[in-house]
Amino acid sequence: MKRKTFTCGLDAAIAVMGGKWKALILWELSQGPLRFGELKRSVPGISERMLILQLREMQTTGLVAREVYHQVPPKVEYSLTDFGHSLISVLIPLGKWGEEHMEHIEATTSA
Amino acid sequence: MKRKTFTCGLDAAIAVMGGKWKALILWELSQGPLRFGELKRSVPGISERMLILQLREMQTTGLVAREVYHQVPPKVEYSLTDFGHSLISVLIPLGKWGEEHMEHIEATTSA
DNA sequence: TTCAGTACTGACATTTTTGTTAGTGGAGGT
DNA sequence: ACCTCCACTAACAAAAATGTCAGTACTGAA
Repeated sequence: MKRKTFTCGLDAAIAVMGGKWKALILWELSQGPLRFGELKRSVPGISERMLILQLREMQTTGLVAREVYHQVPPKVEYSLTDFGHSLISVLIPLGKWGEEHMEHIEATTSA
Repeated sequence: MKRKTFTCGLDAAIAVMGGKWKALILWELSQGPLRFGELKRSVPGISERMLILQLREMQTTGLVAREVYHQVPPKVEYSLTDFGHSLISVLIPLGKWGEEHMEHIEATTSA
């Protein structure tokens, strides 16, 4: 996440959705808006810190929208923007590919 | 690259093609087989070490095949396997998405 | 009155990834 | 004789990503 110029579109796409958590978060949000705590529970293993960092980055790239409801148990809802939806639509085939080959991938990636 | 279980297909796919270089290498190889030195020149900025590390990982996951020609300037050719081609076919839409939004991505990803 | 839940933030530590530099050994060019 | 290319490898260093833990201010429930 430190370049300004990309050598190809894949490069740019990965800059936006690469890393350990972003795709997972996008995936959850593609099912509908979620508040912070819900999102945390639906992405198993993520820490609050990581979740916020990733959400912040995705806000600045415009993939995710954040809406605050001024209530007294505070409520903040995250959702995909149109831009986010456009990304998810091309990520779905990749996700299917991963599912189809998951056994093989589990067996061959690292120890 | 240190898990055995994935929460979804995207997760698995990213385990296989995530990181700074793999997608770029896959992209180059999708145009046809290349030898080590050619690959190095066509992926600008990659170091020899990184190139080999990534190639090795992609060999063990079965995306890339390595063929050695026992000649006297040694010649080693890398190519995509069928598995690799199946991955590239779902990565192409992602690459197109990245191209279409590249300006926006360049403008919004980090300093 | 203590505890859980709300959505975070900051300091710090560790892990993972990436990069740098130097070196292998043989052959061909100048 | 010297340099380059070939495809690597090893030791080490730096940078980036991720994780851990504590704490914020408020409210309602036990």
